[in-house]
Amino acid sequence: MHETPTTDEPGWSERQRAVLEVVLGLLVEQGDRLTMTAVARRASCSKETLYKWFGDRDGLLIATVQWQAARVRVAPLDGPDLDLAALSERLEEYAANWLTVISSQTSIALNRVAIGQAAAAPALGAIVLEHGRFAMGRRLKPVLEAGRAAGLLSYDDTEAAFRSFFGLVARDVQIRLLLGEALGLDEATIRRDAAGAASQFLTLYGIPLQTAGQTGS
Amino acid sequence: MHETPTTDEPGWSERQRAVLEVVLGLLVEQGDRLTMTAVARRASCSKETLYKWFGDRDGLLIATVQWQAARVRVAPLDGPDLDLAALSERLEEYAANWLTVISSQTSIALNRVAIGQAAAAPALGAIVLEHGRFAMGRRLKPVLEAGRAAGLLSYDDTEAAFRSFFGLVARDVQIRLLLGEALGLDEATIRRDAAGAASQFLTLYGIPLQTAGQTGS
DNA sequence: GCTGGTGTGTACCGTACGGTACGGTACTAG
DNA sequence: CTAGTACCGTACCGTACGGTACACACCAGC
Repeated sequence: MHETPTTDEPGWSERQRAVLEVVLGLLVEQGDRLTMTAVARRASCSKETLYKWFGDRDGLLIATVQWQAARVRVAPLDGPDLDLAALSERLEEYAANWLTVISSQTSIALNRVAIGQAAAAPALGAIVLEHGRFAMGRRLKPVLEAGRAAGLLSYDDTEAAFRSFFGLVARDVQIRLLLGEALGLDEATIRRDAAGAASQFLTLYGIPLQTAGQTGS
Repeated sequence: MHETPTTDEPGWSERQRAVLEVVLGLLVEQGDRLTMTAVARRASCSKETLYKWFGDRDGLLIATVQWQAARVRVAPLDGPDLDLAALSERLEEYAANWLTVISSQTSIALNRVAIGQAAAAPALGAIVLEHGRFAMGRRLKPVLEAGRAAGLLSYDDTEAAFRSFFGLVARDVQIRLLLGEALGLDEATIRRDAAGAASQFLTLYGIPLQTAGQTGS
């Protein structure tokens, strides 16, 4: 609905990044009810500057989402190790990382605002999807394919295998968090759930030499 | 934030139900940007009547969610059949039913508005959660426990087993739909995905006589 | 000093929307 | 016929918010 010519630019200035940080904090605190006035006040800048930099309110939100997405680069983690233990370890690490991300306050806030506006302004949702679920797929697939190449995994469709992994990891966690349930996910729970998900995934897609592990509680 | 004394009342009049139907339609069309004026206009009633019946805007939304939740009662489906084929069939049916529900326009719209308001007004989210994910758990758990009692399933924690089933069925479908992706789920795809999820669940939690089915693509 | 550019703070405008008030209409009861 | 009730349609009020305009401060470069 606007030019927002600077939105594609990945490099924001120091001051601008500070503003985006403020937006993120406000988003976490108040959801999508943040106002331009509130942003300007807390960031100690003028509304006129906000509009000059980001075009309009949508541009500001999009810039915030993109900037946040750009800085949560997790470790690349794709390597040619072909040990079953190493594969299992990688999967568990990915699972734990993903659970940590989706249970973070910033992820919850960003997903909420993107979903809330998905009907009217799908741009935000597309960006969140791209830097969330699809980015995770792109990062995990090489691991799965390496596992298959090493004879540790057996499947036809990498995408389908990834989606199963996704389901085993996320289960009902994200939807419950987004809907406002306060299920406290501490480090130990995440670690345990991640291990369970990795184990289950190997049960489903691993080559059946001897069964790796049975379902944890 | 309001009394809304009539909200708990499960029985709405014919006219009131027509109004709720209008709200639902507007929610599907416009997301949470529906206005009381728009509701009144399309429902051919006065705003004053809306406020008289439902208290305020939140009351109207809550009434809509509750009314919609109350009428999507799926078949009970809990019976003492203990055949493996019957159990598998039940699981598949549940999975297909669930996928159909979460991919429906009404479910997407309702979840979106509940999530969008979850930060400010958690009531809606709690209701959606209660009549969605938790209702599904209550309906499926007897089936799982019957399967375990019949020696067809093996697990310790029914809740954990259900959450795995939930993950295998839903995977990334719901979050992608909520974020605005238009992944067309036709009847055949749902049926196939449901069968795959049921098969995978049995692989994970079934008694290992002979392996039931391998992962479909 | 002067000038231009960048940014702050604030006043302001237009509008959209939640909520209320009020007049008018149809129907029922007595 | 009158009174009461329930509702429709609409005008209205207050406010919140997106977006703009303007006055002032600071800081170059010259």
